[in-house]
Amino acid sequence: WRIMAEEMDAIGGQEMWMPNLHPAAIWQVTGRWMIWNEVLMKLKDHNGRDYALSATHEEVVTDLMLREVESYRDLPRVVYHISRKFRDEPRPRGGLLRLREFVMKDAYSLDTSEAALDEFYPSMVQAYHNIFRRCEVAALAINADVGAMGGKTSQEFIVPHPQGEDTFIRCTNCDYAANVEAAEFVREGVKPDSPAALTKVATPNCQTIAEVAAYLGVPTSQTIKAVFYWFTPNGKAEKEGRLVFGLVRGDLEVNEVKLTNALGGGTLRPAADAEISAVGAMPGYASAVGLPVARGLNQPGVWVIADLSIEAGGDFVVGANEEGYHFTGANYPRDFSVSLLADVAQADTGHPCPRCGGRIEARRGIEAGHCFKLGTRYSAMTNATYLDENGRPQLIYMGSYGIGLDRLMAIIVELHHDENGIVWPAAVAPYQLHLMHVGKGDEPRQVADRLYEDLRAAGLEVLYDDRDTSPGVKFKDADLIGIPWRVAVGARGLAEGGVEVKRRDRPERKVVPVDQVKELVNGNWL
RNA sequence: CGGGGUGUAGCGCAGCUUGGUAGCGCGCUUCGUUCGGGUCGAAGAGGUCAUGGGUUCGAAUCCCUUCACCCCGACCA
Repeated sequence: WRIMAEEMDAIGGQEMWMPNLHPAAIWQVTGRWMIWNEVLMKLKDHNGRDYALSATHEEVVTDLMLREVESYRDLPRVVYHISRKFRDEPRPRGGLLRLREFVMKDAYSLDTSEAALDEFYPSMVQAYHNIFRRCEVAALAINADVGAMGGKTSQEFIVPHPQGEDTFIRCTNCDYAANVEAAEFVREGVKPDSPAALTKVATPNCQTIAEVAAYLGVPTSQTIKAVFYWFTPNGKAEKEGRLVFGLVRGDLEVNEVKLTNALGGGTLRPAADAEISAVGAMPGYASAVGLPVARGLNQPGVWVIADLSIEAGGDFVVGANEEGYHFTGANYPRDFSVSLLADVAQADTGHPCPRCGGRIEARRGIEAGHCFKLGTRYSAMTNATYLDENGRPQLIYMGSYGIGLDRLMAIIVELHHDENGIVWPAAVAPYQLHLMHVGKGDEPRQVADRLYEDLRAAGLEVLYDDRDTSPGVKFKDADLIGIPWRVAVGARGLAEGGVEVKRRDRPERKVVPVDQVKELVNGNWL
């Protein structure tokens, strides 16, 4: 896609071809052969050696820098390509929005230091803004979770759309915006001046937060919700994992991605009742009160990860780990301890903005592109170094940047259409001009044939509908396809000394002389 | 992984409840007609009813198997 290439070249990008068939070894050294186990399309050759189809190309670039980058004189570098990616998505959907095989423009930057990467990174983000602007796609750059890419920070380019798969947060007052998986927010609530005593109360048949709160007549924000997961760290087998006891204030929800990040990365699945009981907690009436809580993630005991919200408020209602009973008046840290206090709750509409205190709102959007500041995530694992001015080896700093082309095309169509079909923005239209002849007689056909040759000779991209069918059919099809300019050659126009021209995005038509058609595309209309 | 749905002509669907050997719209072919916003008419072509098995005199239809595709959900105690 020309726009992509121009913007990448403008910031020093070098286009190159990268393989789509990857030996397992390059994925094993970065640890992602296991981490991306569910995502990689794996296959074997006739000798039984493992390969994966390209799901992304950090590994290829990492391998490349191991071989090619020797000294600081070889840096910085930016390489990019447009190629196919294969991912075993659990559920492809939305037409072109989520595919198992898709086309991506991905770029990778290599720098000598964190400072150098920090300096380069904004130019890539700017290039992405340029790309989306030129495609007439209103994309927002928001802070996002780095996910399975690893690294430090990332900017996600998201296009607000009701059918989007992602939820993001934006402040209604300032310009704060972030993916829900990265969004921070202020926990409202105050601790009581004189905390009540811990008291056990009967709460028959109250297994959910809503039931308990209603039964005791307190707001859900005065309860603490307990959730259980089985956590498997990256690179470990599931049986080597352990139970995670999550705590969040009753009016909030746990965000699993935040929780996974707080634990250092891995996978979560809901815990089975037997696994919960094994640590002494009672499903339905569980809390950290009275449990042998680990004092830290490397200490013995039960892992209890609590959201910051348990400090915003007090005299909470919590489970008593006994069927049919809860405690009231529970306060942290007086009545229970936790292994880790972290931001693991999901931000939602109405919460206060972390930056200005205004209200934030949750909205849906489609992820159109993503920039990752990877840092030394890959170079450290593979010991990819260069020699600095003093002859000492230093780790290479990496960044990775991607835009899905199929998805971008779907977004463009989603944003630029009317009841009759697509309305392509000129910069991304498959053709510049849609030519057709209409009506009876040989003359329109002959004029159109000639015009087609002229326009092509003038270097224009022309789609010529030379079918011998009725005008209505041709007009409908032209609207559906949505080429920016339509040129109809017919008896009516010829009688007025020209051909009829119409822009797809405007209702007016106009007859212009045949020899002026080629100037339309760049010229003024009306 | 759990739940639900759908597989019948190139495409979209009806028929299935109440078994009797398949139909509609669009598209396609031919002829005529029309000719600047999906013209009209006539005549045609085209289907192992996803698959395998069972019940029956007889199965698209009832029962079971397998496969494929689509949708929803995935545990907040």
